[in-house]
Amino acid sequence: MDNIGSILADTSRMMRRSFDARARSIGVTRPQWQVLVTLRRFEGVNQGGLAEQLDVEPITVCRMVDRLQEAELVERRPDATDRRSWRLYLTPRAHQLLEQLRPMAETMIEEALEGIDPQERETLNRLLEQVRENLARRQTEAVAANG
Amino acid sequence: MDNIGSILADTSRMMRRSFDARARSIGVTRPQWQVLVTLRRFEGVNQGGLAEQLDVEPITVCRMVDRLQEAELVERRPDATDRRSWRLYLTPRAHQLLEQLRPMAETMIEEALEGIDPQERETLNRLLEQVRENLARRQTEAVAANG
DNA sequence: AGACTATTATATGCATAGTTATATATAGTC
DNA sequence: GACTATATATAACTATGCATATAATAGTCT
Repeated sequence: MDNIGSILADTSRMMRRSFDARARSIGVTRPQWQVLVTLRRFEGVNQGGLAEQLDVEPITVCRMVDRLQEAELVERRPDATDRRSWRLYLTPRAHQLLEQLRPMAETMIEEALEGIDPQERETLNRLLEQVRENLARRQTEAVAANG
Repeated sequence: MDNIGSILADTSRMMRRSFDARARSIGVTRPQWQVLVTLRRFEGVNQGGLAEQLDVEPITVCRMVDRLQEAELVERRPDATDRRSWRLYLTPRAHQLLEQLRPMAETMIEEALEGIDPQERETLNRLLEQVRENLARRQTEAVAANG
């Protein structure tokens, strides 16, 4: 009955909800969690680079970091060679939080995929990647054409 | 490389982006578009009922309707039997907008699914629905346990 | 080399959309 | 008639976007 667009949107929203609830129980928001996870992989990155990794606008990262800095989860250090730029680092408290969050994510993914066998998971993965690439290609073309 | 959670989130976000851009070209936002589409199916519903359909909080609908009313796309009419309640209706302008938006959605979905044959689309649909139901069940259980 | 221009990194302002907590008015019930 | 439940709204917050400002860097051209 529902088209794939709706189902994809629904499913994704419900997964976000699930992450929201668990993140909140630890005292962060889901987007903050996402920032911390990404920063663990790219510690020392600047705000623009982090924005690119997260696929959001730099201004969004700017204000997220404002709040995360306030919460003593992220530290802004000056860049030695570029005085415009901040380099971002996790605090010890952030590392500790991530230790609690990691198993939650794994549990949640596993619950979401309950009853789907490994081969089907592979198929789901492949099809979603195909859709993602279709959209990415179109987006790139649109940008090339208009801006 | 990426796990299903990330791919699902990415794909969904890119689809939202695609809808965002097209909605904006018509002069509404994507969430407003979603409200209009849902209202077309349930004209006369009250704000709480619309919130349930959209899976957002009633307060979110309240303010969306404020803006849509301001834009003369949605009309609030008093409920004859309950003075607390508003019944929501689309204006002629909204119907006209929806006529423009409908083919955009179809085109976009088709572009997103390019290169995926009908049988695979069916599979994708089924697997996403399964994930959605897994999450919905867990959410229901959590609500039953905690609140 | 110095000045002008273009680009880049971050931030401010304003808007939409979503949340929780709470208030207000009306309906329903015992 | 008092109490409870429901429908909407207000307040304060996070997250996101666009447009734009500010500061610093990079590039260019005489």
